Amino acid sequence: MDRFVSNFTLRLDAKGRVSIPAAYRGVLARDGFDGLYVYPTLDRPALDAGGNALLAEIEQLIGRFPPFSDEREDFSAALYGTSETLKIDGEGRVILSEPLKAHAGIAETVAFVGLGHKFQIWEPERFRAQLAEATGKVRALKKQLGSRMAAQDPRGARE
Amino acid sequence: MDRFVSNFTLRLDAKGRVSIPAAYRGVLARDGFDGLYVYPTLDRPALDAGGNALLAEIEQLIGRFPPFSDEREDFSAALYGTSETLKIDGEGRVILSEPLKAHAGIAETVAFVGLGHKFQIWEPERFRAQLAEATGKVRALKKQLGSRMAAQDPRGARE
DNA sequence: TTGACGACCATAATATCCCATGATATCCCA
DNA sequence: TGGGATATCATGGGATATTATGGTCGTCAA
Repeated sequence: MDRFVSNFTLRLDAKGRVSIPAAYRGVLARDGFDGLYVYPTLDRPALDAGGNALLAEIEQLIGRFPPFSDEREDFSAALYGTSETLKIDGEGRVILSEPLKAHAGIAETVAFVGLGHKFQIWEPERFRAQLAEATGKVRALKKQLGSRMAAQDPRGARE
Repeated sequence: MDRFVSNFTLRLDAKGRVSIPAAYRGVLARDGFDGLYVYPTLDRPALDAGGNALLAEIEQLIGRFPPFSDEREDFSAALYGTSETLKIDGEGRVILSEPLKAHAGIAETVAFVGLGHKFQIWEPERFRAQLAEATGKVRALKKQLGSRMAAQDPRGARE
């Protein structure tokens, strides 16, 4: 598997260390990035994290805007400027900086959530709420999508 | 046969392991996916499972939305974030995680139900009920359509 | 000198591997 | 076509490897 899936809830120890789930460590190792690239998620109380795949995506997004444009500067500041590259210790753990923890409201435990090419780090309770909301939206959208596709291609309605 | 068909009811052992029906294992092997990709069915108390064919479908759904868009994050969280890739042991068994079992209400036994490119995992009793309801709907629909549909393609009533 | 941080070691819980067994299905040959 | 031999399958259990997590001991900087 070459992408981040599933979700895991882990605890920080007394020194503020958290294990990166073993499944994610495998993906990061294959990705070839040394460390963990992390920055506060835009408009959400969470953190985006990943390796080269995530960096490439960010680069592509920023590259869409002309040099020196306001948008480009803003995105660069948000995605590059606030990011950190965390070291991963011998046991596969990282230490989240205070600003990162503050942005996500993280205290004792964190939820790791796979989103394919990257993953997010949430305060577990907030994630539960967010997931419920997202699931609702997806259900609605899927229903709508299904009926639309059904007209074009009956097989699309099979779920 | 390159798709999942028929249904099987199997038991979990003391360690929570279930054998994947041999017929499905063959399909998965041909599909080339290492492990079993599983996630809670969106609008039913069941689990969707499969290999690359299923993953491709999900990827396509998520790929419709641009990176960093809210829709994409929601879909990713709801689909990738709640999915798991279960390891298949030497005897063709998997262990369903607690969240997965909880969503489907699974305890001692599970029903595997082939749906073509993927299959579902149900608590047997719930599946029976669901199937009865679905059968009723199909019958009604068929009746309504009259002999037209039956004459064209009798297989359309299956599933 | 104290306090933060990094490298290294320890351990309990859990997943994974490997071998065993009874039941059922499949094959093969008289 | 029958019926015994053989293979396959679902299931069980013990041994081993991973994982998450906790702690210790230097080291470097303020």
